[in-house]
Amino acid sequence: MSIHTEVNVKELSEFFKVFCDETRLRILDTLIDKEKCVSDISLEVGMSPSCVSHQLKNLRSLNLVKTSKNGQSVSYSISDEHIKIILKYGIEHIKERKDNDIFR
Amino acid sequence: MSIHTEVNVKELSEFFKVFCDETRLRILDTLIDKEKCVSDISLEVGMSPSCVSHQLKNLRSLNLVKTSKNGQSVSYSISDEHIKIILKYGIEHIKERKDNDIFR
DNA sequence: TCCTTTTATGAACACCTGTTCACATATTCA
DNA sequence: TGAATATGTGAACAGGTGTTCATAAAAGGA
Repeated sequence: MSIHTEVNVKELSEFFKVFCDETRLRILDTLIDKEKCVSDISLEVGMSPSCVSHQLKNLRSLNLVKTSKNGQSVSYSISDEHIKIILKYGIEHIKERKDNDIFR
Repeated sequence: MSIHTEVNVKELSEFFKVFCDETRLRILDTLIDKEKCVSDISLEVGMSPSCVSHQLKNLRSLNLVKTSKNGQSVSYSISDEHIKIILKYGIEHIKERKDNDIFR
């Protein structure tokens, strides 16, 4: 496997950029179980609807979340399994690092 | 699965931050097959040894790469499989998105 | 229509980060 | 020891990014 033969490196860096912000991670976290609207997410992550909307725009632009209209509100959900797997392995990496730290 | 019950969200965002820079992705790319020293990496990615060294420090601080001394030079290699898997799924996500774009 | 609720967006500001430059450190060889 | 090669590091600058604020747009109810 080699990155540059598969996809554009800039494109890949922009994809991963989405995961490096705490607010976006918290938003993804609330969406892992079920779809939610902006105001619900806003309450859960404790940030303004405006801020959440900005970040959802980022997440949507890179296909991390998808939307569906529910009357007055808009529901957001995680778009595919890749996202959940990447989050899972990120979490595992950190957990293993902590386990190893015990023996240092 | 829920992020905040598993690990600290800030810690996770800092881990993913490493993947969102083109230079670091290129460095990881050159290290996927085999370990290399700073000057070799520097030539491959086309950046100064100083810049590469700075970024390797980032990668090392979050346990993405490990080092081993070879006389005068220092060899770097990818520390574990998590990193390769995360890269793999990132690449797949982008590839699938492109495939879907064809039908729009 | 008018008001309310929900979501989206542009501008501005503060903060963070990557690169460069200069220099320091370390190791090998003559 | 002295020179050369390899790597590490601190400071500073430029560029990018997230949040806030004000405001707009869209949809439903009275």
